[in-house]
This record gives sequence, C-alpha cells and structure tokens, in this order.
Amino acid sequence: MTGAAMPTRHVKAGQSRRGQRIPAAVSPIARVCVDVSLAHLDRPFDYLVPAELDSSARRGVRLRVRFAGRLVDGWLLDRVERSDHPGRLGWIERVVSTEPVLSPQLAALARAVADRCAGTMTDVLRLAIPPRHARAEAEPGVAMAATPPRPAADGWRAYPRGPTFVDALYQGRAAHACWQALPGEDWPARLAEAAVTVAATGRGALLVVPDHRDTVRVHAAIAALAGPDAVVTLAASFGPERRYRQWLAVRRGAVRIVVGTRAAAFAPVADVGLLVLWDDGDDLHAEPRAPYPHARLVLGQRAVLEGAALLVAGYARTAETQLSVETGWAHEIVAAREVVRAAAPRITAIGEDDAQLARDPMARAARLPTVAFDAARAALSRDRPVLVQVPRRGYVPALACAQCRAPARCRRCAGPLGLPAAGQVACRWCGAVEARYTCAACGGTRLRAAVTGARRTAEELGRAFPGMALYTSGGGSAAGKALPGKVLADVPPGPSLVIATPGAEPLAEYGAALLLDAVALLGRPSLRAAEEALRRWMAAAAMVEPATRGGRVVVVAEASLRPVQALIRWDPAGHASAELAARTELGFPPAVRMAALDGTPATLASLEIPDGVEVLGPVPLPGEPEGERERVLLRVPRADGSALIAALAALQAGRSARKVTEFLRVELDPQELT
DNA sequence: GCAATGAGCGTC
DNA sequence: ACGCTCATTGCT
Repeated sequence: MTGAAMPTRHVKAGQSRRGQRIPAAVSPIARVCVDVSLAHLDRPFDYLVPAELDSSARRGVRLRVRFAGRLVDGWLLDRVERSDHPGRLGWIERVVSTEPVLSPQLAALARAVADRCAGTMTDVLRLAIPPRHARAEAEPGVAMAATPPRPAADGWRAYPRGPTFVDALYQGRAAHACWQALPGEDWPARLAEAAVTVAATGRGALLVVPDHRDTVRVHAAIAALAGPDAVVTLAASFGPERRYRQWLAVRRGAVRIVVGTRAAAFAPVADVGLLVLWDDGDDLHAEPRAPYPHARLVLGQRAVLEGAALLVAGYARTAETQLSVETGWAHEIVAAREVVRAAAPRITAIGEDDAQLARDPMARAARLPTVAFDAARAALSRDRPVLVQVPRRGYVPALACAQCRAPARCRRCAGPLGLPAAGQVACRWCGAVEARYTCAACGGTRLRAAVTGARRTAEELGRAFPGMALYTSGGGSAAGKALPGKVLADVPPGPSLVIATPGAEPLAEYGAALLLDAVALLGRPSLRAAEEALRRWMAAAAMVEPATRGGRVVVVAEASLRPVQALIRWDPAGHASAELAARTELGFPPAVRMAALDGTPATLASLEIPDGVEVLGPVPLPGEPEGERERVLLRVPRADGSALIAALAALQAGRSARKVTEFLRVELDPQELT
C-alpha cells in the first residue's frame, strides 16, 4: 500500500516531510482519546493514519499524536472511513506499542464512569490502565489456563437462595445479588466457588476486595479449587513491572479469574460473567483520585454494560446496597434466622456508664466491666484467643445529646453538629450556628463530646491477665495509628489476648471478642457512623466461635442504640433497611444525589449553581486554615441526579475552556460529607 | 497603504 | 510547542 515515492525501510511517520505521507487505504481515520485531562477536551479527536502505520495502528493501542503543537499520548478508540471534522486533520506520529490495552468494552466503561462522576474519560483511564512496562510487555504471554470443572458449591446451601444464584451463574445469567455472609462463614471459599463456577462455563470472573490481606485469602481459596494457574491477583502494591505483567496476562486472556483491590474493578477480563465486591462498606473501595469512582459504582456500571452477574457481599449491608435490593435490582441472599442464631456468638451490650467494674482487683485495674472480664476469662480457660477491638486514633468525636446519646443534628439540614470554635456549636455541613440545642429524640438541651479511654483500657488488659500472651495488630494504611507495629495476618491457636484496630484483626477462631471502640465509632461525625460501626463489629464478631461452643462478644455501648441492637440480633438487612429509611427521611445519600464542591470561598461564590439544586454551606474543610478551602454540598432528588452531573461536567468544561486554574474539586456522592 | 513582527489562542 | 489569527509597529 506504500506509495512509490515513499522510502521503503524504517520509516517513522514523524520523519517524513510533509506531503510524503499518504493515508492508509482502508479506514484511514483514527478516533483518538488524547491523554489531556482538560474537561472541555473530553471527547475523541480524529487523526489520519499514515499508510506505514496501517497495520500497527489498531483499535486499543497507545500512540503519540501532535495535539495543539505538542506531542501527547493517546489511545486509538476506533478506525473509521471518514471524519466529521471540517478542518485539516493531523497525522498519527507514532504507535507506542501494538498491545491493544484499551478494548471497546473498557473504553465504554471508562466513558460511563466518567459521565457518572462528572469527570473525564482520560482521568478514568489513568486509574484503569496501569503504566506500560516495556520489558513486561515484550515477554511472551503464558498459555491460557485450562477450563476448570464445575466445583461443588455446597457451602451455599446454608442460604435459601444461594444454590439458585450459583445455578444462575452456571447458566450464564446476569443475576444481581447481595449476600450477607453468616458469622464464621468461610467467605473466601464461597466466593471461590462462585468464581470457579463461572470459569467452568468458559467465562471470566472478577473479585474486588478491600485490601491486600483479603486478596491473599481469596486467591488461595480459588487456587485450592481450580489450581494456581487459574487465578491472578492485581494490586498496585506489586510494583510497576509485576503489576503490568499480571494485567497483561488478564488482557491476553491467559487467566480467567482475577482478584484485586479497587483499581482491579477495571481489569480487562474478557467475556466477564461475574463481578464480585466484598465488604462494599469499606472505605478502601472509594478511589481517592479524580473523578473518585467507588468500586461499587464501577462494577455496577460494568454489570450493565457487559451483561455480567454482580454479587455485592459482606457480613454487613450498606444503605446503597439496601437501595438496590428495595428497587428490585438485586436479590438478597441471606440465611434463615435460626441458621444465623446457630452460627452467631452470644452478644452482650453493656452501657458505658452502667458498666459495673469487675470486683476482681486485676480487672478493676484494667477498668474492665465484669461481663467483659468474665467473657475473656472463660474464653482463655477454653484455650481460645480473645480479640479486643480498640479504636483507631484520629476520630474526631462529634457532639451528642448528653441525656440520650443521640447524635446532635443541625435543625436546618440535619448535618452533624461540631465545635468549630471554642464554645461555639455549629453544623459541620451548612455552618449554621446552633445557639440553643434541643435534642429531637428526647428534648435534652445539653451536649457532650464522646471520649474514649478505650485504648488505655486495652493496654491495661495485660495486667488483668498476667502472663498471658499478648499480640497487637493495627495501623495499616489508615490514617492515625492507635497501635504501634504492623498488621498481623494471624495468631497461633491457644489462649492469648489480641488487641487490634478495626480491619486489622488477625485471622483466628476467637473464643470471645471485646468491642471497646464503640463510643469512638458511634461518636464519629459521619453520615455512615452507625453503618460503619456495625460493619466493623460484625467483622470482628464473625471471627468468634458460635454461642453453642461458648463464643461471646461484649460491646461497650448502649443496648438501645440501633446498630448495637442489629449486632445483638445479627440483623444486617434490618439495620440497612432502617438506615436507608433514616437517610430518606433526612435527605441524605443514597436517597438523594449529592455533590461536594471544594474550593476557595471566592471560587465557590463564583459558581453558577443550576436552579432547583439545594446548596448547603459553605463550611470550612477540616484541616484547612480559616478562609482557605471550603466545601459546599449540592443536593437534588435522585431523579434529577443526571441533570446535576451534566451541569457539573459542563461547569468544569467551561472553567477549563476559560483557562481558570483555581482549585475546584468535584466529587459525587462522597463517602464522607465533611 | 502595507509588509514584518509578536502575542494569544485553540487544540483533529 | 505548532500554526493560525489579529494587533501593533515601522517604513514607503
């Protein structure tokens, strides 16, 4: 196809003099997504494909193009016959690599996620496609793993709808389900059975878990069922070369089952039949980089776009997932009450104030309530470890009613009240100053701040049980470390005291768990405080042996509180239902669509907010000096969500077109609202 | 009156 | 970091 005048060897498109380049004979136009994160340029641009790049310039490859004079990276979205662009077209300068990293499916997913988050496709692609590593790319791909046989999935029989769901997977149906695992459930094994069932049909499966520890467990469970070559783990923590190699193995179709953390939600699994999200309430699933897509959102979009089944699973259930159940989008997979009761430990709540301290002088020294001390002693005497959950540092206590402990809420927008300045009570969302507080629940007029003291209690535990082995596990990636040292994967069997922060509990079958973090967790000035508390308690309590074998959990919190009740009854669905009802009542996500806009007061004041959008704030951002960055919250009914998102995308496009560079951060449905 | 020069701007 | 437009400058 090369013209007679063209040099025949080693032609780089960029070296040819103008006029010498001739376009490819077939589909000479390339639609290109340029790697420029300006909102007003978030659309494809057309380029001419020189004849000598005809064979390498295929759909999905990375390339270099001249864009406004400068050379930029881009992805080739498609090859077409003609362009709608009225002006002159530029030429593709170079094909960086012939590896087609951006499949049409991934392009569609990135577009959909960007559109849902009021962000750019380029920003999403930066999250979705790991940086290229030439050496890893040059290696020959490994052979495709054999299709495993369908595994037995008897563990799902504990759940009435479980076997039906697994059958649906085997029949290739795009079932949507939410699953609440029983206490003590070997959930990695259940997820492995579901994934291998799908792999047995020749389709792919993708499992997204909060952290690296969980990927190890799920990976091992799948390898045990289908062999070590059947599964690959994707994690950013692997380093660039290994990360890209594993990602390529998935893209090249060598491995059908993929386990990973949140970025893996975009993993290029071909013909994906099952998408799994474990513990969707964990804030690690929220992407901290623009446009801040949550893994739940990515997998949800993907399930629709690619016709895959979706399983959102955990011990607890979020209000978001409850909404998908109540709208009929997802079916619930839950065990019958008596099965739950048989699997759960005995759970006791003990109020902070009415907790009688143990009569035992040792326990008294540790300031442990009698019930907690007795539960721990009984477990140790059965040669079981005891788990003590203590709060992470860095939780800002909110204000609560001094009489009934209900979180103090703003009378205007129902946001959480805080103490922005000494002696002044104000809403953390809308900034309204509260001069005369009256509790909506009990009429009390005095406020109190939550205080912990739990960490010291935990440290002093050792004194109550002299000579007992003591392990601590904490820190991790979360901000603020309550405990020194690192996260333990597990502890040896036998009696010991294990002090851990939420999420860092070592794997073990505990005889008892003491949840000393209750006040700190429930006192958080967060929309999700109750949901988050229950999620963390259940994660700890699920590791305790059943009540029939003596397993006990003691939570230091008022038994009348809703999440405490839900823990005692082990009723995650009931709690999620009540939580969603409460948020509907108060006008919080997911019942409404919200957007958080952060910027300087001048920036926020200059924004044109569409009519019909409720504006809350601005309020100062935590950790920012007075008068610097602030936040406004925008609130609309769910039905108006897409209009709001479109308006926010247009707002950002207008700013970037006008070259406004002042900081403005836009996040939809933020996990935390302050 | 008109070429030569430079700043600004869109971006295929 | 290119190539276009448009304003300004300086000379005939």
